[in-house]
Amino acid sequence: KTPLKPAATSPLVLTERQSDCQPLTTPPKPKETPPAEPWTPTSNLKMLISAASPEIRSREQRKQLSNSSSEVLQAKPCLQEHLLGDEYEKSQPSRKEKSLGLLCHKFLARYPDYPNPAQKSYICLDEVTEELHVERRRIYDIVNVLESLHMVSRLARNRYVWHGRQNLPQTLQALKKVGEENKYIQQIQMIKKREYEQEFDADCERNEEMASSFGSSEQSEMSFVELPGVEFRAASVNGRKYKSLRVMSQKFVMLFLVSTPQIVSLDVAAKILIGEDQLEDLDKSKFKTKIRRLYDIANVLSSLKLIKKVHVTEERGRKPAFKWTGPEVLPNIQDTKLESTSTTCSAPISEPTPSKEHCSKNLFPSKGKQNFTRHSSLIKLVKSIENDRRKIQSAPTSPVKISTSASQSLPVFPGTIAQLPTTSKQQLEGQSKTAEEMPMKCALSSPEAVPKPEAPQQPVPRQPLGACPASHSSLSPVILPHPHSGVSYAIYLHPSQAHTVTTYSPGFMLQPLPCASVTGIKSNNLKVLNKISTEEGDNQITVAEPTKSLAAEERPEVKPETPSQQRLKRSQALQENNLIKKRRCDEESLDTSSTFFPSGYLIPLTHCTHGNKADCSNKEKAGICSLQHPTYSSPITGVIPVTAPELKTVNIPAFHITPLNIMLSPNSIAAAPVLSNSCLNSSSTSSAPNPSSSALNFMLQHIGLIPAGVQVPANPVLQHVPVSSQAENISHSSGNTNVQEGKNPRSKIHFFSPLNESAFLSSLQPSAPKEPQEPQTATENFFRTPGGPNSGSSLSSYSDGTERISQATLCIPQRKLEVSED
DNA sequence: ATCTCCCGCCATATG
DNA sequence: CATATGGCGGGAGAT
Repeated sequence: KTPLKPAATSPLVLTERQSDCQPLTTPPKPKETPPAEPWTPTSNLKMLISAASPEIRSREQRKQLSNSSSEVLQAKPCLQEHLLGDEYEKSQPSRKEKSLGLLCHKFLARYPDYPNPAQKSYICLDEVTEELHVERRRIYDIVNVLESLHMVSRLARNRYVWHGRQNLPQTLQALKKVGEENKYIQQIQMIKKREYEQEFDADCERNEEMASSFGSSEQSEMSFVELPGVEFRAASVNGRKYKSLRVMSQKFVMLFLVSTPQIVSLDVAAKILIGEDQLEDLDKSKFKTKIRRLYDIANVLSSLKLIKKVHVTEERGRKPAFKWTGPEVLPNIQDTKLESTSTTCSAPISEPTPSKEHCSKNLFPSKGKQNFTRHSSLIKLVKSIENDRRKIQSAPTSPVKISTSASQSLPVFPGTIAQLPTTSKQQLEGQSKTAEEMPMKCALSSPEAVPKPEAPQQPVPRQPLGACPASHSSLSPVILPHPHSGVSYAIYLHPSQAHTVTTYSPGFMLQPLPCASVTGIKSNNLKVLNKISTEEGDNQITVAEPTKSLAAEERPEVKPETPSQQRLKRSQALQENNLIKKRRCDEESLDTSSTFFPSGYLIPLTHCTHGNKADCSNKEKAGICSLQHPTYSSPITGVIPVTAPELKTVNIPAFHITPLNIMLSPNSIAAAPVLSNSCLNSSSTSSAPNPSSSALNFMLQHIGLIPAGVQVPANPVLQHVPVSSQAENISHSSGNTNVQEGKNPRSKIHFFSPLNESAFLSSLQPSAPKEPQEPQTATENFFRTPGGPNSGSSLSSYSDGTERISQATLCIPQRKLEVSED
């Protein structure tokens, strides 16, 4: 079955090997003979051959080798002296020699990192498989991840174009952006939190609460991020298809790009990638599979030197993780107009839109029919919304773009005009099951591209629709201008989401969209301090994450506690209050130049799946909904981004919301409080039609008035959700980076990583027993940077090998991490 | 025993 | 229909 032409190749290989290796006299006899195995001759052959190939051993790092030399290809100790022994048939081709990582090295060695743009280099899979002596299947693994990074793109069967690292910067940037939008940080926190809880509670409780929990499917699941200029889809070829490995790869990378210590443990990544996972269904097998895939991806990323393996040790023990070693990604770029290549995913539209960002496409696994249906409904929804606000344009079948120019009503941003995202959609089917629906998003960046109707600022070229492929018509795009960055994003939501809105939106409030996981979370919390030790090679880095609990008072002060102490506290905390919030401020957020805007697309989602719905609705009425699952929501994002000076007040025209104070200012981050009543009231009173409510939420979130994931009910009933910022205690301890020593005398550095948590959410909880505790203070604390001097910078890094992290923005609970490299 | 992850069956997509 | 792709998970080597 396997089409191989080993026979012909083998000789070549041998020669190759000899030449490389050195004057070897011993001919590798291993060829086919030794293996007693009954396997197919070809396979054996291949194996042997591969083993023989020169570079193979090079890779074997044993530790030191690995990182040091960039290409070690030549260094191969031809250790095969023992070939003679021959009987050790297989000894040679040890499993490692056949590793994907090694194979990938070989693959990469064939092409230049930065090929001449002028001339494309093509990759023929047949050749590659032949030359590298591998099964085709393996090449696909490699190519798929390379594709996810836009290092290659597929042209046709068997043919790919090699781009090398040319696009890497843009790709990473785009991925980072999407990662931020997906709120991976929060998700990570959530997962960690959960784990933490489980550990301790072991027996106490747990379990069942989740029954009610929603399965929140949350995030946008399968979308592939594309780069505009790169790889247009050669017509037929690309279509859609499964791209799960590609998508996984991208998401995996996103995790690194958004997390602060750029270290991601495998299990956390797997959980997030599973997305739906939360169900607690100990879906072991699924998890295992995911892990396997992650290893595959990690192997190639490692070959690319984008990541390296490390171990993170927490109280439970150490677990495998990977650390980003690739280039730092700049938050955003103001790079101006790029070549306006249209990404056009396929759209017939001629408009050369300069979209430079990324475009995510959705792969719809499900059948087309549904899409259609949804599609239409979606459109309606969109239109209505659109009407509410300004309409820019929409085509019946095509995605509609909506952009609001805030200009009139939102005077807010001084230099720039703020635009608010206007639309949100959700999907019709509540029943959506699993992955079927995935929202698709397409982001367009390039300011120019932003269509702004009124925006006086710049004449906007026409709308970028062209950028999105017709195929995506089912999606409705939303364009969000990002004030600071100047980048606008178009987000396409999958119709399915739209539905939800329609149906449920009326009453809803806070929904944690991203809930990726959490189902039955209790509101307990954690006080957490986990420690993780990192040992990096020789160095160890520890990160301490301060934790914060609502009961601030209780907390003693600062100082790192021993784990045992921490636990005690934790238990106390639990009892006293269930809520502990952790909050994380995004580093960038503080940064004046902060780039992002909370992504809106997640917001509107409400995923109450079937059974859940009922619960949800009820709860909602109660106003509880959000409360129960505070954890899910991801607080932070919404708040962060805008720097104070820039914004003072915002009016949201459509809703008639009166001017609000924006809480963004770092110092005064009373976001939550602000939001709280006044905002709600005004909005509600003003009358927002349901459809609008979702839009409203969307807007607010984007604007930063409310945390992403939180929705403000249009419905007055819920209005009074008390929001108190309990940011209080946030940063107790923290702050300083210490260097400790771990087992290794080497240097350890402590840094804090934000655990972000749902401080906000918690604050929102209505029933929260606690009174708002001095919000002011709280807020201040929030933003206060413990690090003092350091604080300004977020995590800086690594050039010298040391990592310094300042928490600039964070006031977050921290954990200690220990990372060790192998 | 756990961590890695190779191998290749077999469902799908593509041509 | 023949292939090209690539999901997936068993199970074995590495530790």
